Amino acid sequence: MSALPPLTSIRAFEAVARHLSFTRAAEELGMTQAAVSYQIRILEERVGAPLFLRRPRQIALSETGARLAPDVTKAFDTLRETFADSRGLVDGMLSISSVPTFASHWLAANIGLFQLANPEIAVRVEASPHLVDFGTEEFDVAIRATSRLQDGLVWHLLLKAEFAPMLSPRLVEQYQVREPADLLRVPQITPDDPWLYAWLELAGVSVPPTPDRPFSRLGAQNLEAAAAIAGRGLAMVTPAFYADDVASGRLVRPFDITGWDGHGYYLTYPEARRNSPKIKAFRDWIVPATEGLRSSQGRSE
Amino acid sequence: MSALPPLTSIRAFEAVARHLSFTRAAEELGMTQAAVSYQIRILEERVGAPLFLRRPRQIALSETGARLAPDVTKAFDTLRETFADSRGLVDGMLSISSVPTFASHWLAANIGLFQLANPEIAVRVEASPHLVDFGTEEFDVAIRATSRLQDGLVWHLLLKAEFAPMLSPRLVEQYQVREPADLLRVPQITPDDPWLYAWLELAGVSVPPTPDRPFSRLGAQNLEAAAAIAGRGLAMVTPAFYADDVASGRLVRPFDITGWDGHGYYLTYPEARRNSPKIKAFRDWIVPATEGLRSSQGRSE
DNA sequence: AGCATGCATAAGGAGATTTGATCCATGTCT
DNA sequence: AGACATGGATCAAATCTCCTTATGCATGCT
Repeated sequence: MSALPPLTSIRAFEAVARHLSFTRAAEELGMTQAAVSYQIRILEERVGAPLFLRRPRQIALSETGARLAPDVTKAFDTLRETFADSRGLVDGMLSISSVPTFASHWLAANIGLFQLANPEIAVRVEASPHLVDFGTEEFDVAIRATSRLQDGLVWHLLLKAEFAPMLSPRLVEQYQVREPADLLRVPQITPDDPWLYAWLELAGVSVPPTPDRPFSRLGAQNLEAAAAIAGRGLAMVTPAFYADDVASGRLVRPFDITGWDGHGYYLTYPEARRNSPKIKAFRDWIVPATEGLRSSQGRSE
Repeated sequence: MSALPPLTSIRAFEAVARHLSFTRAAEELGMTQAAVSYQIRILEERVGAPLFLRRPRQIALSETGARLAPDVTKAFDTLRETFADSRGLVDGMLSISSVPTFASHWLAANIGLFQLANPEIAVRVEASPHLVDFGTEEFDVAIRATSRLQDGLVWHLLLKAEFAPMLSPRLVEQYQVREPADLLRVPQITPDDPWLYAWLELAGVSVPPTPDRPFSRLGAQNLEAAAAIAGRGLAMVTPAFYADDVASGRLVRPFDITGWDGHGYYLTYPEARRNSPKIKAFRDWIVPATEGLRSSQGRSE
């Protein structure tokens, strides 16, 4: 592998060869004529022969220079084109990894607005409970449900992972749900759901001591909610995601009381990429767009 | 003209992409792994996306990296090939500009030995009295007759531009040339030749005051000598160049006295190119090869 | 478990690169 | 012709990139 001459000097040569002028090359490269002169001298010493013939008011390529120039320009054209394209590739595709709950209950319905506002950005959403590692996987941003904000990443709270009991209208009727304590009579979709006990306590209902096992349904409320709609029991879910179902009557939220255990749905991405245009565009769209979710603490109407 | 990312970082990327290893790329580039890591980081920030996926014991190209790598490698291959070839082009052809006298009387006869010793170097000799300007014309070295050693160039004395009277055997006979003063009776090829008067003075002959006009036959003794051989008169020439003619009897050098006015035949080339292999080779050949010309001060036998 | 491999990071410094001022030669304009 | 404009070369000084050393961290192998 033969060592190349200093690349800076090659770039200078390429520009000078195209312009046949040190001064104009310097302008293009954003440096002074003196610097170009220096770089050409470096390269001439490395190559071992003059690259230009210094004529009074102009320069000409020497035999050696003429031999080198076309190929060098070709190489630089390739590089310029390649990196120009990369900008399109990089800026033109936004890759989002989202927890399934958020993906299906909010993103799917709203992402169209982002695409409308940013038609030049293609969007790829991957819904997975898996916590992406930006170093290992190729995602630009992620939407995660968590309470621990990892260092090195930027975090924007989109929505608190609040929870409230919900069930089908039929069950409300069947079990005569009038006050929080009544819920204990309703079959639970997830038995011994810690969220339920936490919520009951908040509602002033004394509950049997719970196993207090680690637990999180964050990002996987879909099945829970689907079962509740089907009338199979009581589900603890995040109200904001089911405003539609409540509005349409498929689901009933019998009490305005809302529990919260500190978890939240966050938009996150590597600090280093904070200024990437597409990430900026997405952040500047989704944070205001979820504003409503954050402020409506009580029942969504 | 879109500005390219730092070329150093592109080169690092190219090497890493080929090796799929920071460490091995660093070895190839002759730097440390830390430096490569730094360069890749730079480029990733510029491109706006990771170029490699950091997996436990190895790295993989990201989508972006994979898109860039082939073209970047192509560009660098072009550059490597181009500059590798240039070495051949540059080192393989030695361009000599020589004053005609030296070219025809010494170089023509001896350059074959140089080519024998350096078969990989093609030689082009241009005989011209014109003093080349290395900045404007494409010559590697020049052989000039001068007394003023210009700055910025390296000068090697090959031969002092001495002079002595010579004439054909017939004229020696005809004019009864026995001692220096006798030469005044012989027709001069160049009338009032300053070299003749200088030489006569040196030989102890008082001469009429000379016009003392600027004069130099340096590098154009050919015609002078040819006329002398043809018997048309007395010529002042550099003995070293006509040893053959004297030996063969075509020309007679009647006196051992040698004049010198400070001029010399020099090999010269730009200081900056002092280390060019072919120039080095030529210098290392011609300086010893002309050793004999310099040391034999008197008549050549 | 302990070691080897491979990349990331921080601080510091050496060196390359750039600049700014100036010089020089030549062509052009009045 | 003389003054000016153009284009490159040169030098010293300031700058800033780039590299190295040292170290940390995660992972896979023995």
